[in-house]
Amino acid sequence: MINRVPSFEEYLGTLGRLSAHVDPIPTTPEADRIRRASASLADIGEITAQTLVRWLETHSVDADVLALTVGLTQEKMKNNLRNHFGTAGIVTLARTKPHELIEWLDTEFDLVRSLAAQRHRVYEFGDILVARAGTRVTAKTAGASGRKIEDELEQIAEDLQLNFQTRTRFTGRNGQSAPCDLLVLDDEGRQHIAVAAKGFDSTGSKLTDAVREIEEMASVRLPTQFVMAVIDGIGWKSRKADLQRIHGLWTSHQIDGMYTLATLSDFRRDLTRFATLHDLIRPVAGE
DNA sequence: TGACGACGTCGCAGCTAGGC
DNA sequence: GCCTAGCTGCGACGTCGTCA
Repeated sequence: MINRVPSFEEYLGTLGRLSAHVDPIPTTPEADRIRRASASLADIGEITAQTLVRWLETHSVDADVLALTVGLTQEKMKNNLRNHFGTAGIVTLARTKPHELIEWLDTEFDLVRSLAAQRHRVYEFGDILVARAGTRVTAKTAGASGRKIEDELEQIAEDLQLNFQTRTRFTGRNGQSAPCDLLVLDDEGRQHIAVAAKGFDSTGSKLTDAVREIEEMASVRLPTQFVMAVIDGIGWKSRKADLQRIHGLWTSHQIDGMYTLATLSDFRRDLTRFATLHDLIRPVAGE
């Protein structure tokens, strides 16, 4: 017997939800642990750096709750710890360097004041909904941080009065193309300099994707085209292997430069040099 | 105005390594 | 053997910009 193939609309109508609804007030062991740790923090008489260090002596496994207090999510906490202490292990830090950990959380994230203000506060329904909407804020700031490097590059290209495009693709050997965040062209539209801008404060396979993108740029480029990469953000400290792959492209001369926001003056110098080689620097009127 | 792609953030799983 | 941490990859998520 041959079954009739359903129409697209019929198939569409049979689609259903895959994921189960998640209880907004969870009762998992992890949620219970956080509640217990929060309760023990509420029991501390006065919140000071010293009393928090003493709290860590008996609650080192709950040290992550202090990070939650100042709004650090798991990944943000790891990245910031790795950036400052060279390790993401907060439990071990709480055991071996409790003074340094508390001092850092207080200096960087205002822990003592924040904890003292929050621990006995009565939260309203609206406060809870605002907290649940936190992921929207995260996504919004994510876009902004990603644009920070691009904006800096754009400003430099404008200063040099280059003919450029942003967030586009360039064409290299055999008509193959690759993505780039800044592309410098001549007046005839010939593409001469492609720049990648990859700023990540968080981690994930997207950093690996970024490396693949730059590798693609390196493999596609013509011998006459320059490829530069501006890479920054503490997320790369959690993906050192990926960062090394980009650095390897630089040391093997497959790309022509690698920079951070701290070395943008080098980027400007090299961009000027490459643009001059291709006669792309426009003479300033009156000169 | 809605659809869509691109983007960065995030949590998690699986594996490995080192210290006790 | 157990615990902890590091590394890597996967995929869901929300927002933004673009385009028709």
